[in-house]
Amino acid sequence: MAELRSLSGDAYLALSRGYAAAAGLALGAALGPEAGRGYGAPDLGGDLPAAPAPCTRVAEAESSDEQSGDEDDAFERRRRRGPGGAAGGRRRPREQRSLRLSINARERRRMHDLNDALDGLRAVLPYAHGPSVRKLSKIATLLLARNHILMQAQALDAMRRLVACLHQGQGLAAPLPPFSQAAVYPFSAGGALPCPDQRAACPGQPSALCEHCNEKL
DNA sequence: TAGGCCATCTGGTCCT
DNA sequence: AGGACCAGATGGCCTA
Repeated sequence: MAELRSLSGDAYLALSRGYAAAAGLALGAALGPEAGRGYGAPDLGGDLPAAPAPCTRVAEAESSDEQSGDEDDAFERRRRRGPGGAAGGRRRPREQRSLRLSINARERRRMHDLNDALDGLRAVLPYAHGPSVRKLSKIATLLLARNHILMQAQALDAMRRLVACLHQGQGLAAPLPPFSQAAVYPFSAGGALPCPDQRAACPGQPSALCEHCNEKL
C-alpha cells in the first residue's frame, strides 16, 4: 500500500485506466507497474461489498435495540471474557448493554456518513463509473483525489502562464502540447514538452518556474 | 488459500 | 456525562 501513497502522475493514470478498463474506456497512458494489486481488477458481475442498503441504514442505526444477532453474540462474548472497560464502571449490566448498543449505533452512523462522503468524492473523480466497474477502494479514492487536485492545480498554473504570454503580445514561439496531455495530464510521460521547449514557448516569462524541473525559466 | 477490502464492535482519549 | 474521533481486533466476502 505504501506505493500508492507516493503515486506518481503516471501511476495515477494507470490507476484510472485500470478502473476504466472494465467499462471499455481508455484514459491514456501506459499501465505502470504500480497500477496495483487489487486496485485495477474489474468486478465482473460481482456486487459491492455487503454493506447495508442506504435505505435500511437509517433504521438500522437509529434503533439500537434492534441489532443483529452477531452484535448480541459479540457483546455476550466480551461480557463473559472479563470485566467491563470504559463503558463498564458501576452500571448495571442491562444499563451497560444499552449504553454500548447506543455507542455502537452512533459509531455505525458516523462511519456511514464517512462512506457517503467518500461516495460523493468518487462521483466527481475522473474514473469510469458504472455498475460493471468495481468501486474505488477508500485508499484509492483518497489518493486519486489528491493527485487529481495536484494535476488540476498544475493545469491551472499552465493556463495562467499561457494567458500571461498572450497578454504580453509575444505569441507562441513553439506549438503548445495538446491540451489533453499537457493541461489535463501534466505528469503524463511524453505529454508535456521538455524544459527547453517550454522556455521557447514563452520567452517573456522570466519569473515563471518550470513545472518539470522547478527551476526558473 | 492468501491477501485485499470492508463493516462492525470496542475501548481509549479529547472536547463541549 | 455524553458525543466525536480514533485505532485495534475480528470476521466476512471476493479475487487471483
